[in-house]
Amino acid sequence: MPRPPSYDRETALASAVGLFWHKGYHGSSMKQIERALDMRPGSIYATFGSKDGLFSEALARYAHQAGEDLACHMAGYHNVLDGLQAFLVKIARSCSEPDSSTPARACLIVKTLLESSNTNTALHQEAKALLTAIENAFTELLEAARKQGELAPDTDCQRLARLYQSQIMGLRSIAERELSRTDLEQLGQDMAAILEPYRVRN
Amino acid sequence: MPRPPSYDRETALASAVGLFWHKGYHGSSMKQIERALDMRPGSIYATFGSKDGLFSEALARYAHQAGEDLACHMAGYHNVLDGLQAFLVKIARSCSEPDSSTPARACLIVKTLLESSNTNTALHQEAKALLTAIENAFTELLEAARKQGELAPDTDCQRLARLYQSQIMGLRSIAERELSRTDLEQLGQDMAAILEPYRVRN
DNA sequence: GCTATTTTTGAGTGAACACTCACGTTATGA
DNA sequence: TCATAACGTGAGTGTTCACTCAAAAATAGC
Repeated sequence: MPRPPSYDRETALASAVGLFWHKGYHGSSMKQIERALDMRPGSIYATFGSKDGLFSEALARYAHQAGEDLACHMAGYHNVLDGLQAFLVKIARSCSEPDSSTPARACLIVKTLLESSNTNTALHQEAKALLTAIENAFTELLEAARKQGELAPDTDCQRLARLYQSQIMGLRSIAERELSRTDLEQLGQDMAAILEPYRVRN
Repeated sequence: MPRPPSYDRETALASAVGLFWHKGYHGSSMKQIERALDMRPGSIYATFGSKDGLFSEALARYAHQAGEDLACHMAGYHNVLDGLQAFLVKIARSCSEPDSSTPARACLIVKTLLESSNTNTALHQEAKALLTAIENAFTELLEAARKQGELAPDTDCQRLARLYQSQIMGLRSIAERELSRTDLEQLGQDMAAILEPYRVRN
């Protein structure tokens, strides 16, 4: 007997990711959110509780998508280090010019981390946790690489994972300077080269 | 015959840098600014024109200070690459725990760059310009290193400067994850090691 | 002390903020 | 077909936002 919802939660969340990624947390007003989700305030609050709640779910969705993108990319590589190097170059290319599916060059989680520190503890903690999870994903990949003999047996994989993650953070942040496609791609290659000394040659 | 101003513009700007660095642009309300500068709204607007104007001047002051810090640090090193490597480790140490003189781990210019993209064009352009100037400072340092024989004659110094700048951006951004002092210092060392392959050994 | 000039003050401005809720709408089970 | 229960709506809530301006206060030359 109940009336079924006319809005698809996932579709709405995808739109929210797009807006928040483009404009950031403070830069996205409820008016803009209403327009982006094509929902009236009552429906938004009934579905997501608050602007913070919506942002939180959008951020989680974004991170989940990022994890899937990484897994999907790495599936195409038998050699882990090759895959990680190519991933940096791919990121450099993808954030050369933002489009509708990539509304900003910088990472939404990093934008949130910097914007929420000392102003919104809950959001800051969430961003921290998501980045830790991503670091762990990199650590696992690198440990697999170590087991496959791509890395020296005594390699500190978590430490290397942090170095790798900070490369992505730096790459996508500096991309907001709107460097040329060439400059950004060269930077991606230079970052990929950082992994080279860690590689075990045979 | 005129009444002299009772507020020191430089002192006020220094306080503004502190607040904006800590809380960001959107995170700092005029009420908080009034408290931080110990000035009433009328005086603030008479002196700086607008919140944007104040932020703009604070950002410029921050960048100027950063430039002086870099010059001061490099003065202690005859070898440029040694100095740049030590600078990364010094940054890693300084942003382990923020204090009153360092109210945030991440760089204010980067925070501004990410926060203002697609919301405040003027601020975004200013942040971009300041980062470009810093990149140029690094480029000049590296060109000096090349002339001194520390780098290969065919080294693309601007390209290396961008790699170096993105290291600092990544280091100070990932520091907002509140990693341990040890982890952050190790990361600083790993980033310093990135310069090693570029060094000409003799 | 008086005047001229500038600065400081803070209550007050309209606009934008996140958010609410009474009511109209819609689909389903009986 | 009607009753029911969830859903959608948008004008309206109080609050906070950046900002203004008329009046008070304060100095320096005369």
